[in-house]
Parts: sequence; structure tokens; C-alpha cells
Amino acid sequence: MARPRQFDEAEVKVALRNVFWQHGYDGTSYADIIAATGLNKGSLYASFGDKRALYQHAIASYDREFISGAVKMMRNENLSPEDRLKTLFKSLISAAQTPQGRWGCLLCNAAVEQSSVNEDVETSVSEALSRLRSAIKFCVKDTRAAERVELIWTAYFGGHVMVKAGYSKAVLRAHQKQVLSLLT
Amino acid sequence: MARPRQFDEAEVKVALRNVFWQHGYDGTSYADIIAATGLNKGSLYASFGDKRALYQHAIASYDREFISGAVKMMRNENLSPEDRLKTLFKSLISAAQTPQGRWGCLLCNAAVEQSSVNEDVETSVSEALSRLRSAIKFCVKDTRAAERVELIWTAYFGGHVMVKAGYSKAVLRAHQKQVLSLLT
DNA sequence: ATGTTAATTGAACGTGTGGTCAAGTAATGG
DNA sequence: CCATTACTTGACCACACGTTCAATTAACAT
Repeated sequence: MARPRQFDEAEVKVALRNVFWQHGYDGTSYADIIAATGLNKGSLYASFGDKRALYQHAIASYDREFISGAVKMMRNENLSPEDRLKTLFKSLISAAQTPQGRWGCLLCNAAVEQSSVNEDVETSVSEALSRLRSAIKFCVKDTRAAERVELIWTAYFGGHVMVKAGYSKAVLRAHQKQVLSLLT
Repeated sequence: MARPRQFDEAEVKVALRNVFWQHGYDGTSYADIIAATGLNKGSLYASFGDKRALYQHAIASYDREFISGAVKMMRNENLSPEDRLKTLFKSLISAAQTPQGRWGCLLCNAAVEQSSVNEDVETSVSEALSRLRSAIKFCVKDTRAAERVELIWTAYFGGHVMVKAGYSKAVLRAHQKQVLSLLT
């Protein structure tokens, strides 16, 4: 019948996620988006909507790939609570060492940059953050840290702020150690 | 000799701080700045420099008024460590309830939005964050939480992320309680 | 082949941006 | 009362922004 799409929708969403992750919402121009996706404006508008919609796709992609992954890991009872927490906070240490890690956490960035100005962002971000909180709660429910969920949760996102602020892995290693010490 | 300034420098800096605090760097236009300060572009450029310089003034003002205040409080040995920490984290609870509080922490916002793109911001922000870390360290040095400085520090800024994300005071009250429980 | 349908292209649009500057204004010293 | 000096004003600049759309292209059904 008609001409088929010449791009892979999933790939484009990953590209969108990365470009907004790196530069933020305001910091990303259509020039950046076009370079990242390989599509041009018309196709982007036709297939995904305006810039706000593109950003929502980016958030959804990040949620699917990274937050859901972390949530599953935190709920994986084949691992000890300690190992799960260790892995979660190890991601901060690794982040401090790689360029992509220095992009921080897209949800955290979105909360800071856009939550107060875009209700859809506020909703999807806080929803995802809450899911991670529940997963942490599940993970520590039978440990000494059972009543310290919010502490661990905020420490995790605070750690992402420190990564963006440029702190070295040494700080984040200490950080991880201190979180793990809550369990015993 | 010549015409004197018709504005109060300190007042203008406060206005700059507030407008950038509320809207972020990219989110603030000269229209916003002019409305907030009452000055127009020419005067702003002549007296304070370009937009980046204005932002630095905003950061410096925030540092002077809020961070230095918190640092002094955390180092005030007339108060018990518990009272000091309680006060620090109470500020998050109050923040969740007021419009200005919902602006979050200017340093935290700057770290997320601008640290990776503006070296001067990265420097002044991380310098201020480190000062607060030292103050927390000083506060808890003789308590059970002496070895958990980074945890408390990141939990504080993580709390600001949650404020921006729109979480209610209930979450932040739990958060405060859990931080205080580290002392005993 | 050809007509139909949808995806793609990139030029064009209006608006808003950060930044500049020449003209106007108000204090002071002589 | 004027000359000097600095501050103030707002029009102006070039450019980048997000968005739109008419023209073009390509795959399929007939």
C-alpha cells in the first residue's frame, strides 16, 4: 500500500533517551535530536509528536531500561539484600568514571529541571521514583534497615547529584560502604 | 562627579538569586531577569556581566545566605548534634509545603542542570557542597553517625530532589526521622 | 505499468533569544 | 551654569528556537 517507515522505532527511542539524558530538556535542540536520531523534523513530528512528547518517550525509555532493571534486581530474592544494595550503589561508582555515567540519572535530572514546569513529567517521574522506593523497601524488609527506606532511597538519588556535581569515585565508594553498613 | 547607581546591588543580587532559583538557568530569560530586578539589559551587562555571570552571582548569593547559614548551624556547638541535624532536615519538610521551597536547592539544581556544561558552575557548586559536607562531619564527629557523613550528606540533597519531584511532607518527615535515628 | 497511500524531506515561518550600542539623563566639580 | 562623567534606556542585531507544510519519494495493490 504505502511507503513503510525507514527507521526502527525502538532505536529512535533509545537515541531520544540518550540525547535528552545528556543535555536535559532545554539543553537539547532539534539540531541535536536530528543528529542523534537520524530523522528530521517532519518525521519526528509525524511519528512521535512535539518536543515535550519526545521527552516523554525518553523518560519512558529510561524507565523501561534502567529503572525497571534496578527494580527487578532489588526484588530478586536469589540475591541477598546486601548484594542487591551493593549492586545498586555500585552503579553510582561506575557512573562517576564514565562519560555516560556523568549524565546522572535521567529521572533525577527531569525532576529537577522539568517537574515544576511540566505536569506530565512530574507524574511519570514521581511514579518511577516511587516504584524504586517500593523495590528498596522490599529488599530491606527483613534487615536492620527495614525502617530506613527513605534514607536509602534519597541517598541513592543524592548520589546521582554528586555524580553530576563532579565528585570522584572515592566519595561514592565511601557512600556505598555507609549504605551497606545500615544492614548490619 | 558622575551619576550614581539607582539600585541597591545587594537587592539586585537577591532578585537574581530568586529568579534563577525558581526557573533554572535555561528556564530564565532576560525578560524574567528584567522583571525580577527592575534593571534593564544595559545596566545588567554594565554592572554584572553576561547571563553566565548573573548566574554566578545568584549562586554566590544562595551560598552566602543559605549554605553558609546551614554550615554555621551545623558547627554550632551550643546545640546538640541531634538538634542540628533535626533542623537541617526540617528545612526539607518546610520546603515541601511552600512554593519557594518547591524551587528546591539552587546548588543542587545548578549541579544537575549546569555542572556538566559550565566549569565555573561546577567549581563553585562542588566547593559549596563540600563545605556542607565538612560541616555535617563536624556535627556528627562524636556520635554513632561519625562514619556516615556521606550518607547523611547525599540524603539531604536527595531529599531536595524529592521536593522538586513533588513528594509531600509525609515522606520527608519519615526521611528526617530515619536520618536522626542514625545518631543513636 | 500505474495509481494510491504514507513516509520523508528541507525550506520557510514567526517568535524569542542573548547581547550590543548610541542617545538620553542625572549627579557632581569647577 | 556649564562641562564632565557615569548610569540608564530601549531600540536594534543576528541568530537559534520549535513548529509547519507543500513537494517529493518509495513501496505495495491492482
